[in-house]
Amino acid sequence: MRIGELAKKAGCGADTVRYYEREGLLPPPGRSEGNYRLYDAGHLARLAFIRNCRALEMSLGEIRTLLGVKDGGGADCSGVTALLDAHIGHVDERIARLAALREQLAGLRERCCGVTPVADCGILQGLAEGGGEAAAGGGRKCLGDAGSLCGREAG
Amino acid sequence: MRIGELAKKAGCGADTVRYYEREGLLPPPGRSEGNYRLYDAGHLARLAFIRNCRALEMSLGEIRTLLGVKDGGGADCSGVTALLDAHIGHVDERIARLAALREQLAGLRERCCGVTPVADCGILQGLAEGGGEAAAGGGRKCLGDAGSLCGREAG
DNA sequence: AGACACCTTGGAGCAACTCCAGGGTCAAGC
DNA sequence: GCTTGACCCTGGAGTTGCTCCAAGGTGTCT
Ligand SMILES: [Zn+2]
Ligand SMILES: [Zn+2]
Ligand SMILES: [Zn+2]
Ligand SMILES: [Zn+2]
Repeated sequence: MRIGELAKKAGCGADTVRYYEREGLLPPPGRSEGNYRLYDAGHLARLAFIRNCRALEMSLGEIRTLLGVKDGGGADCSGVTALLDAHIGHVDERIARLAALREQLAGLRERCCGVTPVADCGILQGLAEGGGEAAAGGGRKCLGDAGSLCGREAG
Repeated sequence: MRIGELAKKAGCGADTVRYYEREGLLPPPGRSEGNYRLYDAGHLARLAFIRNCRALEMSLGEIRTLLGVKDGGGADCSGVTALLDAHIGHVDERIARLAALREQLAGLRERCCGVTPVADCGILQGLAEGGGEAAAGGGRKCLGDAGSLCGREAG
């Protein structure tokens, strides 16, 4: 099958498939006479694996590691469970951070009902002072960029 | 004060301050004879505001909107509460998605204890089939990119 | 005079795509 | 035979919010 059909079956775009090929996650397929990429069921299975991992928000680095084990990178699958445990840790960290954030935002939200002149808005004041309720000191360090789920470890 | 001191007081890097200036969130400050940027307390307050918003994971677009209201873009602060409510919605959506993900990952994790030959690993099988337990049909659509907190609306 | 810390600009790089321009391929229809 | 249209190719730019770098200028201390 050609790239469009493969992508449709996997639920992603053709650009994404080409991107995975460039990144080395999908092997370069054969080509037709007209230079079209031609895929088989093996390619589809591999792409579906990748998309399933992405749906679980694994990074491409983590997926690369899993594929490496799958392709014969170890006798047992201890690396798989280790990676999965680490990734669950990533998700847990992110949930914990967002839950704390949500608390702060709720506290901030209570500081105004939305009909105040801008100069008196308790929300804007809260944001000027330090966010929600965890604000106390003066020159405290801002929270870093704990935004991305998966750090730099599975390489 | 110069950019380094400002950045330190706000808990970010000098590059970040210059970036905010390029993005129009911070006004261009005065310059010294030697062409150094010179900031005052007003700049620091504005930068602290921005960093507090970022600590709550608002997007720069959302922050731009808030600053617009602050700079005199409305009679009352209803826009502020609306934006905050929307952002709380962003956080809630993300938390809900991650909680579901976490369930799926836990289900997947149970499928192997890590001492199996790679070919028999229940985790790898689960990832090939469809993720965790929400896998049933054949050619289902992959979950999209609900990764970023704040969509495209506050412009 | 030299060392050192700090500043300037412009540009590249990150993750994981997504979109586009400018062109090639192929089957169907007239 | 020729056009239409769907599909494909490559290479490059854009997204978000920074972060790092090179190459050079400034300011203070010794
Ligand atoms: Zn992870
Ligand atoms: Zn208000
Ligand atoms: Zn938001
Ligand atoms: Zn296993």
